[in-house]
Amino acid sequence: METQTRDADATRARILDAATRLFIEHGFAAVSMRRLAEASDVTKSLIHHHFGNKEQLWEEVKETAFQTYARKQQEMLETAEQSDAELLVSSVRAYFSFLRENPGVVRLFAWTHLEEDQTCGRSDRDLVALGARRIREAQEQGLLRADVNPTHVVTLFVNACTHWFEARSHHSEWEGIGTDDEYLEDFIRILMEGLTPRKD
Amino acid sequence: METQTRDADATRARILDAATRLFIEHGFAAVSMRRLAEASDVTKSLIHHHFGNKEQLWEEVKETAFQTYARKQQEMLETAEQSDAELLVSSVRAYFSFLRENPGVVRLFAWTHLEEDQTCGRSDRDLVALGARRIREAQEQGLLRADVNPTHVVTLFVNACTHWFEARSHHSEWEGIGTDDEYLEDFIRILMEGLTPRKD
DNA sequence: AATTTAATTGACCGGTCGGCCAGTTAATGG
DNA sequence: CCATTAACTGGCCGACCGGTCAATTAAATT
Repeated sequence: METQTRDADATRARILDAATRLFIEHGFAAVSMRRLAEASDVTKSLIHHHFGNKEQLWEEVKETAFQTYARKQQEMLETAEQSDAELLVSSVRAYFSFLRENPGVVRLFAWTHLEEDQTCGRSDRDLVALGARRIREAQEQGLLRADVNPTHVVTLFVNACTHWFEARSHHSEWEGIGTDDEYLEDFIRILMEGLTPRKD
Repeated sequence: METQTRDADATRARILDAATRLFIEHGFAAVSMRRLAEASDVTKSLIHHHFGNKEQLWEEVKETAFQTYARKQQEMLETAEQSDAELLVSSVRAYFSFLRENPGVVRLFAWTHLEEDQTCGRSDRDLVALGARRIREAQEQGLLRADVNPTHVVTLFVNACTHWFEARSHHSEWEGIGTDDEYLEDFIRILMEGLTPRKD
């Protein structure tokens, strides 16, 4: 069991790891099976043995990555319980931090969006629905303004966070642009002020 | 001059058009010179004659596309003059409409972001700076809250619009998601309510 | 009309692509 | 201990890759 010369699961995992890394970095079309074989230290034939063909490997890379993503997000959301304005703020912060620490996730979503792959949308469908439900609860309690679609609130904060990291190299050329944290705080300020009911 | 059998400029433009279309659709790596030649109805050698190599053609595609993008945006902004809250709203609407009618622009930005190309950031640098200046003016007049970075306001509305179209296939799987216009109106509602100074 | 210039072609190059297949080798279990 | 199974290898295939080059052809210049 110790000095095992063959371990199918480990080999499979090694290939999947290398494939995930390379596909996320360079995209599906720009990575060859030979490069994949070299990076995972196996022969090209062995990749075909374990995964079929290049497309199937790519699908499995996406599937497992999205699964991991959804699981982590689920864990984050489960800890929170209350459904007030503070929950929304902490959710935004948590999501923003998650993307900052997992830049590969941002790129993977970007690649799949460009190939119009809809499977990724189903990965966080339930998360979004849950978030929207929490917002609706807060709306019904009068804690958040009720004239906006809760799902759009979730979408807005996903868009504001995701595209910040996706277009970082783009924004960095803009004058007056601030740090990650400064942008996040400004966004939260606008979002929460925009969602809090007015007294006047 | 009429029945000209050779027209270098026209040929060049035909190649550039086909390349723009195919690169935007499939990405740089997934498009071959042979496919490009077929799509623009010329020989592969002729593309090399006019553009050098594949990378240079890609660079020229991006350059001209971003130039067109910047020019159109500039035109839109020049018509507007006042610098109050309404200008911000109409700018958001205009930008949103522009992206809806030019889905290729969204994809082109996405491709270039994935290859960490920073040249695209310089294409709208001046536009963003101008928008930020207008917002700052409105802040100084007390028309918009002054405790947020004007550049971040521009960034936020770019992010909110761009990523809406970029991740359309993703969002469409979410329950409760609305139409383009419904999302836009909700975003404007939150943004403007979040930016308007409070009296209470 | 002769000459020069440049747009355009087709054949060809070495290299790489994804995939396949016939073996070899190591674990399994009867 | 031997048969079966499956992990794993190396070599090969036809197709396609980006790029080059000499030749052809049409326009521009003289």
